[in-house]
Amino acid sequence: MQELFSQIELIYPINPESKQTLSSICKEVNFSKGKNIQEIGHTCKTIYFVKKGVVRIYYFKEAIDITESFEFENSFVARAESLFTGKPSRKAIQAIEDTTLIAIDSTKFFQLFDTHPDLERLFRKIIEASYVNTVNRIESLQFNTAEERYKTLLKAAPDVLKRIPLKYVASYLGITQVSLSRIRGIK
Amino acid sequence: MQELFSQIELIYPINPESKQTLSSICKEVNFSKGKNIQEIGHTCKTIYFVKKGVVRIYYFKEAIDITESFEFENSFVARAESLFTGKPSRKAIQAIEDTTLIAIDSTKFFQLFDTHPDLERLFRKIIEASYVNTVNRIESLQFNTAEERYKTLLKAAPDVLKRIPLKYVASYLGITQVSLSRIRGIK
DNA sequence: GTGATTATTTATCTTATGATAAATTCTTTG
DNA sequence: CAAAGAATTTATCATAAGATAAATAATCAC
Repeated sequence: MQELFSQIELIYPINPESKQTLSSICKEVNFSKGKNIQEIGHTCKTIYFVKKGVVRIYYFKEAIDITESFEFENSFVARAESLFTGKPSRKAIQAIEDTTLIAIDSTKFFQLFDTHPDLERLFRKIIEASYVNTVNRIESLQFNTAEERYKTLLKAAPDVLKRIPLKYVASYLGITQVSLSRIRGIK
Repeated sequence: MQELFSQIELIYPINPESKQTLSSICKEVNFSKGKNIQEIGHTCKTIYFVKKGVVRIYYFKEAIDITESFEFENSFVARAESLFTGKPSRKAIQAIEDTTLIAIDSTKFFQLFDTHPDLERLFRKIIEASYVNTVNRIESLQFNTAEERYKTLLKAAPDVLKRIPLKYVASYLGITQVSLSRIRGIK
């Protein structure tokens, strides 16, 4: 749990009693490379923290596998469109490497907010940061060319290109694998 | 203020004292069509509620005006990437019609969270909903064709196409005005 | 209401990216 | 470590959308 609490400390420090209580609704889980952590059609009731490894959220459009996002060590992952609406998700979460996660029961977590305002504050800040990320991503998808998006990613997150198969990176960037390969080929 | 409180009631009802306190940090402001409500380079310190009219958030990419989003009556607007990071925004907010807004001082609002947990809860829910919207928009920009995006918008938000000049709609969809016109032309 | 400005459409040509297929290279597993 | 399978690249062709320019339509200001 140490990794989780270190990360929380950076976002919004919570008091010892809240840490204790939070611990009680967490459990560590392992998934080997390639395995789904949460399936399509399942309603999201868990917030994960990536302790070790990488995961992706993906879905299918007309039988094509599309990666919505990646999350590396020290990040939180959940399928927002399901977690916040209570509807089944059309997306899955998959381990890209052998991955260790801390699973937080979202129902219990949200209930704690009534008695632990610092946990609600913490969560709000996590969501705010995620929201800023997605807004920036919309900007990049709106009018940047595929090549610009690739180069920006290469610069901002070289880890992605080292640890993630290119076929997943391609759909994340909104292009086909063949196009990405062509773009990489140019110098 | 009635419109604001009706909308809040739908999201997360707050107690009368919180309403009173919230009122004290709000003020109504008017902008005529075409006027900027907040300028590029300004650090966002205000959350707006649209009482009447429509606004858009926009920015420039290589001298091209790009619309990031629209907000109609009963919605909240702020430039998240500035509000949550404290950095100056590269974006502006503009009134597309003559618009009446309720301006909420974000610094004061965030301070209230320490004493009014129901206001923090309300705000969290507003952000969660906005986050879900942006995640869905990423999905549409990732692999839908321009024509699919146009038709989806036409179905989901016909108001946008009735009240917003097409040049703004085009960049919102991630295409040029000429392309949008062509797509509309096909039947 | 008329001229000026702005928005939208239409036309033509160009280009980035998609689709498909095949050739490599890399990875896994028995 | 060899064979099988998966990932990546390369090649060719097709197409959706960009760029530019010009025509038309709508809106605004006096």
